[in-house]
Amino acid sequence: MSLSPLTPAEKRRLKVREAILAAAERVFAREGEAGLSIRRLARKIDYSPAAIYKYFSSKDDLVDELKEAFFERLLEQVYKIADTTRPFPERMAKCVGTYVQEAIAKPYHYAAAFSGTAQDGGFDAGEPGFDERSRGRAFLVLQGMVEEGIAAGHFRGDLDPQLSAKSIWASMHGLAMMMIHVPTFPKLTGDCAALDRTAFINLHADQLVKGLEARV
Amino acid sequence: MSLSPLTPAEKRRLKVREAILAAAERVFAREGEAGLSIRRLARKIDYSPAAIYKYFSSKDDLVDELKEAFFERLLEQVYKIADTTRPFPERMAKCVGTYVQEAIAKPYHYAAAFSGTAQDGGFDAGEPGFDERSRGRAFLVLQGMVEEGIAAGHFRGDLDPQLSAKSIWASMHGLAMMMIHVPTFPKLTGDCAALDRTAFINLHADQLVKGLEARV
DNA sequence: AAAGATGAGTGAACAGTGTTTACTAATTGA
DNA sequence: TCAATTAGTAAACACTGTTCACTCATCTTT
Repeated sequence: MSLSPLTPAEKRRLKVREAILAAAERVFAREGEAGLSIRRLARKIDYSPAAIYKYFSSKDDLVDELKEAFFERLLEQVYKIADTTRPFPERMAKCVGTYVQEAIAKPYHYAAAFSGTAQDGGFDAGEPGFDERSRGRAFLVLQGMVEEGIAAGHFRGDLDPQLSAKSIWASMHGLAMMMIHVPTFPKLTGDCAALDRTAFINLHADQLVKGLEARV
Repeated sequence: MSLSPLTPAEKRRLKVREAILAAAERVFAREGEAGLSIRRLARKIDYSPAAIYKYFSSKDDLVDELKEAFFERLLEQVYKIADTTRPFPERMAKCVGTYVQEAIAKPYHYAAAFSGTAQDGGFDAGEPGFDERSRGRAFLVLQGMVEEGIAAGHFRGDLDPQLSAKSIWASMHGLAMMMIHVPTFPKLTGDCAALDRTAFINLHADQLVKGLEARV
């Protein structure tokens, strides 16, 4: 034990850890989990594959850290918009739009953050686990906004904030996933072919907000 | 060349092919692509791993076939509802609900049908590729329903059917993906905790249809 | 300062993966 | 019957994540 919060040895250790994460982040962003192999990673940072296991208990563990960090960054961007003083409906639409933009900016990260299947390994363990925390927080921002919208009279009073927030969340998640996985989405044919991804995101976001609005 | 459409040899070959697909389907449904290995599959059907490559050019090729078949079955279910004589808005909501139900009934299939990333291998080849065909057809059902809704006066006349259909599709895709990947979705807390998955799907579907409705 | 404990880092192995190649054996068409 | 085709295979290639026994440097304690 030392008075300094970080001994030289600890600082060195942290540096190596960060080097691993940084290298992993670079290749993961470009090629996803498929392109990220422990051995390749080890070569890139001039360590043996076994060395990485002194810093991370498994590849999943390492990737989890990347996902967590990504989702944290995404959330930060959304928070920034949420704290704006813009008029409410526009502000909420912008939050939705930002969420989707951040998601498709790092497609592998976002998709990986929602991997793992319901029927997978038993989720008997009642504790939050994984990045369930991050996702939980993402949801709470949304629920908060719906509540604000209802209180301010923008949204219908008979709405259940929790239900509506989850429905909206599913819809924005869907747009993000669609754009990540379908290269040609939303490629429109015919007269209105000029609409690009950003425009479509805004349209979708507006539509979602409109769906909750009180019908004056 | 023979007069009979299928020579004995061809019939035998087809049988083996089907056996491979059937075995693959079984393990894929339970464990997904991760649990499906060529060697394990070969063991199950009493062939050597190399034999499988006489029937499928790669593992991806084999899995593509499973995805395609699944999506075809899903579409069939949706078509069945679409051809019903029920009143329009309810019919459309039921289509959406069925889509999501079928998706989450085979989570690995559905998620896999939407795998592959936009920034992946160049999609320079302009041809439909993959199961882009199936997905294209799924989308056309939806667009057709939106057009019907507009024509019948149920939906707002200023809607672009293509845009709206894509937006709706993204939203239903999102609910399916959410339920597939987040074990606890939509687990509601507090007073309305009794809402199960089916109920939430119906709610979401209703909401989507409502979002397009003409405001009387 | 010397000796012992801790822990960073490694080479080699285990058990698995998708895929290819050279080969045998069976079936088919002429 | 004989040649050509084709079903099927064993073995190898080049990978993968992970573990284990081991070395060697650093750090702590006597």
